[in-house]
Amino acid sequence: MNISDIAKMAGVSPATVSRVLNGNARVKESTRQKVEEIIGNSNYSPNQIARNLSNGCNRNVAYFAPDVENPFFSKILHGITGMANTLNYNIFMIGTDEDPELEHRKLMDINRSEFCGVIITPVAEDDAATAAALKELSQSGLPIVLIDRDIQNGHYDGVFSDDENGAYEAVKLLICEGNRKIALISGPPASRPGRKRKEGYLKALHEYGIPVRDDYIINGGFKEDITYEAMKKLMALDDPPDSFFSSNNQSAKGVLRYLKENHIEIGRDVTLVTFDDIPELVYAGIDITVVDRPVMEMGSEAMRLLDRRLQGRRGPNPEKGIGDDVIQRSIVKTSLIVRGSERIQRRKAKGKK
Amino acid sequence: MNISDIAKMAGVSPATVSRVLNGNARVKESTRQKVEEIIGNSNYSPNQIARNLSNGCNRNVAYFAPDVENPFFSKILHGITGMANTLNYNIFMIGTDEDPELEHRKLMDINRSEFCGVIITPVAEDDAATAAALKELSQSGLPIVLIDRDIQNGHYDGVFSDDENGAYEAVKLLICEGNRKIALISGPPASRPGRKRKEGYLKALHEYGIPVRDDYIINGGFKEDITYEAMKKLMALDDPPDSFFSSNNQSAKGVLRYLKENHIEIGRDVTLVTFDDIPELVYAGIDITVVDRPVMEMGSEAMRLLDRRLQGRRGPNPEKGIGDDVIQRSIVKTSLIVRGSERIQRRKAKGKK
DNA sequence: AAGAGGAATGAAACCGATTTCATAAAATGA
DNA sequence: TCATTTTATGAAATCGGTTTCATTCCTCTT
Repeated sequence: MNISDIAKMAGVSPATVSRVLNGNARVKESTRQKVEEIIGNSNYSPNQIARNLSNGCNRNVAYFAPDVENPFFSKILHGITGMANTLNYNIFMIGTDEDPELEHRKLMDINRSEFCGVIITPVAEDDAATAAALKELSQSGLPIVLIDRDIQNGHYDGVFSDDENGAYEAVKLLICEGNRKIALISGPPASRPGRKRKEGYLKALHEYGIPVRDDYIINGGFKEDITYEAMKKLMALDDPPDSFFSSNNQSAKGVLRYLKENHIEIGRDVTLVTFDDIPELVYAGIDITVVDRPVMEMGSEAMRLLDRRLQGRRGPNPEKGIGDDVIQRSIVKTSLIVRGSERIQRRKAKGKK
Repeated sequence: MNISDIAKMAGVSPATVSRVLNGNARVKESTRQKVEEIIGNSNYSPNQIARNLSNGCNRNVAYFAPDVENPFFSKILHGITGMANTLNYNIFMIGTDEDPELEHRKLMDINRSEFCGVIITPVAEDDAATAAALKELSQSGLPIVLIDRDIQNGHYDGVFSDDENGAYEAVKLLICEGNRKIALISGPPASRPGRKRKEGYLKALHEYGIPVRDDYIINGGFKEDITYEAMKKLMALDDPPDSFFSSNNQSAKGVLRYLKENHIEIGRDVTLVTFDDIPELVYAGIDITVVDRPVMEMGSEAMRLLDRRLQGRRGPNPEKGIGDDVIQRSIVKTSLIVRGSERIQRRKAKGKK
């Protein structure tokens, strides 16, 4: 069942049916009704592939996420698909499993004809292959939108969070609560969030005149297991820290596991604040003070940016689109959810240390 | 840059270029090399849309998930995308937000021309609209693969888990540990997992001659907040239960939150076993005995089933495909991860921690 | 050397839409 | 009423591939 079948049944030409389908052209009211009736009675639906070919465009967006199972990216995905739903895009999901090589390969597979845009959280900020692939896609006319992580020398639209300030506020809170021996479980240095959060940590220390100890700064790689190992090193120091700022949710899990296994108690022995909320812990009765951000919103905003960019491309549409001479960067604000893990409960604790 | 450009540059016809691109046809070695060289030097890549149109097929699969943020579905998604990657399919993600109406609408949007198959965990098993939409898609030739939840009167391929036995083993364990007042936080009755898990619970009680108390069976709807409210009712009974079997991970969160807020301690006051693991709780030092299953595997298996079905469609290919006279149903086994929450620690009660 | 058979290739139809352009029909104006 | 403009519609080109079918070109027999 195709457009000519309908045309025949309605006694008109395919062109006329096409015009009816697309609503815009000028068709006599009586003809329109006849055609619409025929279509209504049939189970015809236009072949989207043929349309895409003819129009030279589509509404398919590829979304690259490094870790499909990380709740952070689930929320992003939720935001993206929600907005895609209202803006009428299709989201194709590509999990890169934190593997730069896989990411690069899948990026090379992206076919301009099949997709109209790419939303990506790159595995690594400094991966030359990925950077080159993105550049090529971009130059061929495919808009790119970054989420959370940046790309070196790439000037793409993107949605980020106010990482530095978020970290700064968190560490400031730790300081204000009297903590001095504050360790930083940092993220990968070659990633925007890793770098910025470290800067926030440093800024807070400087502001309060607390000397920075290099041995208190250790890379947790945004990973649970790496952080777990990092914790071992930290706690083996002659003068170990008693307060921790963890750079993301996975790191926090590593910290928690280490503390748990070594019977170190938050609020009694140490304090902890982390970037990114871990809602499950609340059910577990573990109240961790966290730097939260509107993650789902980051996803929907990315989709919105992409849409604006595409609107701009489809033709100069000053109201809706945006020109290629402007780069869109949205920064979402972080907020501190204070739950008490930043404070040592000296009075209530019976065994003090 | 299209196939005719390449053809011109190589001094051959588009047909020949096409044959080279598709590898299969008989082309003289020297011609093949010439064409391949030209293509290699250009940045040409075939228009996938045009190919799809011409071939009348594509490799796009739509995946419908009711709750994008639920770790269970994240794992499924991970499994699907992983296998899609190796089998060369694109996964188009649709979140239905547990909304039957949205689900139905998006199903109606699925265009036979744009997709070659659907993988879905339907919101409700007994939703007439969704059932009708699936039937229509299926009859129009689109293969459907169900995951975890079933559809009434729909005979589709699917991947499920051994829900009844999983629940049975869990409740049996509770019984063996001496628990007698065992409550069931059930799932929606109109869902296969909800139903089967309840059957497992009943089977265990019957087997051990424990009378079934209707007031101990309450619907948590596979949701955290509903379960939380359900817990209030349960604990308000004259003779409240002291042992809980929760039907899924979200329910377990509801139970945990209630217990936490009311200072009821697992292992001291009550026992708890749940369907589906919640890895985060381990980091929190909460050790819950759970019915686990290879969730990621369920996703990849669904993708595999779909592929086999499509292979069968593309032509009778006895080795790889499967005929339409066979329905494929894969049941993954559950396994009990025993962590101690099923046992009241009478002796050690005060001694430890 | 001629005919047969097979391999290599191109012309053209096709997939199912959209869109331009030309034309027929209707509406308008003088 | 006739010329002019406007509106409605269809024929045909197009998007970028694949595939059938016919043709040409070899190679091999006899």
